[in-house]
Amino acid sequence: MTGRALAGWQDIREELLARIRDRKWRPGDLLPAEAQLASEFGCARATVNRAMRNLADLGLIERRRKAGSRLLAAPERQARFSIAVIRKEVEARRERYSHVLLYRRMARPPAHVAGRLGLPRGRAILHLRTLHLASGNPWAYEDRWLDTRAVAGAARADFSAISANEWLVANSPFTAGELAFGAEAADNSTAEALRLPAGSPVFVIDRTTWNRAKAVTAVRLYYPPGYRVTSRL
Amino acid sequence: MTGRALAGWQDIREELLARIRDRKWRPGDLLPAEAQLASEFGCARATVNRAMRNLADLGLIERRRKAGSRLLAAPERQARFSIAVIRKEVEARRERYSHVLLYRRMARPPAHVAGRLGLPRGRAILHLRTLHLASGNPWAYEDRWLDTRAVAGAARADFSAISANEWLVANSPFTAGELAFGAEAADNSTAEALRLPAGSPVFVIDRTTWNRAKAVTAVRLYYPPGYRVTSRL
DNA sequence: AAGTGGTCTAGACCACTCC
DNA sequence: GAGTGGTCTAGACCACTTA
Repeated sequence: MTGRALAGWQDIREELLARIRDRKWRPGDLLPAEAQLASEFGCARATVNRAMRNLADLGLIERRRKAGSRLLAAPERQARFSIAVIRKEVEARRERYSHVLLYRRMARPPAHVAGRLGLPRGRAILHLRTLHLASGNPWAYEDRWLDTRAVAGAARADFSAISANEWLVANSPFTAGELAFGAEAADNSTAEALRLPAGSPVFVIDRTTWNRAKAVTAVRLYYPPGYRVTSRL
Repeated sequence: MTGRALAGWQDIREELLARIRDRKWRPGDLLPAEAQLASEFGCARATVNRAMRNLADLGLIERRRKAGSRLLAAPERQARFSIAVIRKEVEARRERYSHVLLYRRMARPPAHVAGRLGLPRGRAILHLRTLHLASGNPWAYEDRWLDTRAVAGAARADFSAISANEWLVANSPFTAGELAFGAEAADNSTAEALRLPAGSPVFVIDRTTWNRAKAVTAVRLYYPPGYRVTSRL
């Protein structure tokens, strides 16, 4: 006996994972059909389906009608990062959060921002610069472009009381977004805001979001050296 | 009429998403129970369940028995990154991949590596340094520690023919992993390998993997400025 | 043509948790 | 105690793909 009986879909999944780990099925192999596994495990096909669908969601197997379920050769494990409100990120480290709105003006965004947002040439939108602090020390420097016509209430919001980061999370649902990480040398204004020597390496997060077809905001966050984004696989 | 009838669980999900976007339900609100929505949509409860479970997976709602389903105030959208084989990453850019094994020796890892891998003090494991190239230009510099006792065949593998990165993906299933991104100034050996001025900002990826309780490998990848990791939200 | 996964249904029982 | 979501079942039909 293998221990307790296979009761739910999660038990089925564990059994399948065990067979993969133990090389009973090898990369490229075709797994048995749902119906066959269901009869082997003594459960309904829907239960096996739930377990195998989960394996497919995890990227371990590929499923196609008629062709069956195949164990992938190079299981691309995916890392998941939750994109949090900066205030919470700071408070999670047991530090006191504050922020300062350094700049707020309508302006025409540079071409690469206008292009990313899909704005017509020459449209002026809201440009914000914010410094986020942890216990009074610079935590992140934020450079944001925001189309106030795409979010109700954004033109009247007081971003010195609530950071644009947090206001948008609460008030602007979005349907799509892009996120990118990179490393750069700090330019003069970034270095000054973060109180770093000019040219220091900074961690950069670029984020753009849309609501249906309308671009909402494009933001760039600069973090000082030592900052890390972490995740479990 | 709202258009075509709601047929499958994905249509149900779209309808629910529309109501969220249109502020019919607001953050913090309690959504109707599955049974009520099922009767409204004229489908089985399981179909509504599938749609709402998906919303919960996306982090939009929180579901609790008896308490019901609540629209979250700050929907934490998650970004997913697939962790690819470096060769494929390069080839996806239509460049020619190659790699050079610069260093291969048994050695005692520094304390922070030994600690992360959970190794006893003084254990020597395999230390590898590899340069990955795209069309002959430095693409990434890899510094890896590998416990050959944790992976069958690793001691005999020829990592100058197949990179350790790729060999491990194919030959070493893992049950858990940690991933971290950061930015640093390149030290002398990294700058030299990547042909950068010393002190250039480099993008750093740290990855550690375990198979059951055994640590397999800890690797650090350095990428030159301009490299970006991107994802859809 | 036939096999496989994708999904829906109607009903059922249970676990959890709020009242 | 009662309402809610979590899950299983048995059966069914369909979509897709390969043979």
